[in-house]
Amino acid sequence: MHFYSIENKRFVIAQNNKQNGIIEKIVSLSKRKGFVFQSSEIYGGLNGCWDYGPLGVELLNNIKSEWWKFMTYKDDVEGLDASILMHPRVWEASGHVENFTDPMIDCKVCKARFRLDTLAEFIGDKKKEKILRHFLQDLKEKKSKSTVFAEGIIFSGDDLNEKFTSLLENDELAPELLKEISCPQCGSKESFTKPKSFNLMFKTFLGPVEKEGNTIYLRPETAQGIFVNFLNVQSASRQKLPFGIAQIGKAFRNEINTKNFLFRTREFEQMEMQYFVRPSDDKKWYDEWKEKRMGWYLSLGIAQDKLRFHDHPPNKLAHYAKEATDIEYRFPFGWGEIEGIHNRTDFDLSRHEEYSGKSQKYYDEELKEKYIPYIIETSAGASRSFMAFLVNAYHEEEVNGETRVVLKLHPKLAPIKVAILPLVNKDGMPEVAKKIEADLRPFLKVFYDSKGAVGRRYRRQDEAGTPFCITVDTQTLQDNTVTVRERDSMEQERINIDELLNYLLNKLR
RNA sequence: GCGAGCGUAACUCAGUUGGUAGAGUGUCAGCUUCCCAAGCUGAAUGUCGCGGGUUCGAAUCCCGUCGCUCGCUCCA
Repeated sequence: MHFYSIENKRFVIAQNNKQNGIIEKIVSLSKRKGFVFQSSEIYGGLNGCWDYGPLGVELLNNIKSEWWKFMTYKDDVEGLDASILMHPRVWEASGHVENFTDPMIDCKVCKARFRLDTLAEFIGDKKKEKILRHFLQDLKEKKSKSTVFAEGIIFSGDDLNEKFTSLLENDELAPELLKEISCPQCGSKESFTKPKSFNLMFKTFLGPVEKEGNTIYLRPETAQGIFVNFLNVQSASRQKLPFGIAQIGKAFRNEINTKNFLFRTREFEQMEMQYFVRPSDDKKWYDEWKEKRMGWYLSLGIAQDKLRFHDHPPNKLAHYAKEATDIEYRFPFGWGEIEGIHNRTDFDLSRHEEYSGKSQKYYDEELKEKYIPYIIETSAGASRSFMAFLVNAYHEEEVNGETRVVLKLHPKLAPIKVAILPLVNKDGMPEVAKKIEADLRPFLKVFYDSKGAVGRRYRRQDEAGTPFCITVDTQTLQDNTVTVRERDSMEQERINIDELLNYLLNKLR
């Protein structure tokens, strides 16, 4: 992806523009049919927040339910639903208070933006030395109080990049040093804005008094709720390693920019499973979960050529990870992460042991030793998966010269499983259809529609992704059979009404 | 956060040099209809994203703001 020629890049952009029409169509369909609405729409909307409508919540629930069954209906994974609000020390231990902040500067001339901690990488070494000399001389002339502190850094044994980073982390020194640095993109001097910090955690206050000491955070990931409950769950469920804890829940990140419909939002839902293993077994379980998770998407109908692993190169790994990969889906706007699989090592539990003072060690009866388990994390985005399933399902087909819009959702995920349609709204057909509806409703999400031409009703169900349409016709009144129309092939089969439920349940397995 | 574009009915959009809004689709009611958005009749729906300004008069011009899209940036 990194080495396009200009021609290629233009081609890719042109392709993207064409493809983005699909996202627009899906956003439009989502609103029209009730999958997704913009949050607080009548007030002008709220940036990066979306509401799931009647069909959307069914689809989302089905995705979560399939995940839950796949992940926890087994003897080595337990479920959990932890509180969104957690003790603030959790986020100190996790590193989010410290690391979830990125001080950044903009060049006022060319509008380029740089992360303060990586700015030095854009500058040549000789240039850096020159900058530091000027900088120190300047401080001395101004008799700055920070001169001694700055000298301490500059004459330390750190490499040049580290020196820069340390100096830039200091609120007093950073503006002075920035004066010496010209913009790596356009070369302008003294063109940088003041460093601005973005902590991506939402803050709120515990209790009625809004003061600093009462600050707590909306969780930026669900994982920590699992980590801090590791020993609770382990002892309550009498699990032995290896075992996992799974959780579905909302998480919040105050993103600088939201983007691409549901893809980057400020409030989103995660489906996470943390698998606790012997440190020596980490690679084995990491590989195993990689394959299992990829298999899950395939089993629910995502096209194989739209999925890939994106392994993180070692120098790009997060502070807690030993090995990491993303499962990416090929969205119309490009490849995007829908799930992350990480070897988090013993980082999290060690930190919680350190910050809480409570031992997080596990006694392995087989090995007769105590250790902090390693953790293999599978972290899927429910909202992102939702979008991937929706995009993947969207098809436009030519049928008799007309365009048919059909969501080819896996039947397990389809919001409505069966529509029941009397061919015409008279001659005793509605009565039979109503009876079928009543019989099926306790078992399946069904939809009854008797108005207008049957063709129109079929197409409406196609747009909603309903896999089966049952139609009551004249023959029904004679031999107790109905037609069952399959969404993708549009083919029909005659089934006896008494066998309908079994027939459908079978198809939906 | 910066830059560009956009915002008119549920959806897609039109709306002339400023004179308070239309189409198609959809929706609803009815007729027709024995199987794939057919046809006929009728109906409902808009403070033109929001706020302010200019003007006798603003969907239209200006300013601000909110939202969406794209690019940059970011995504521990």
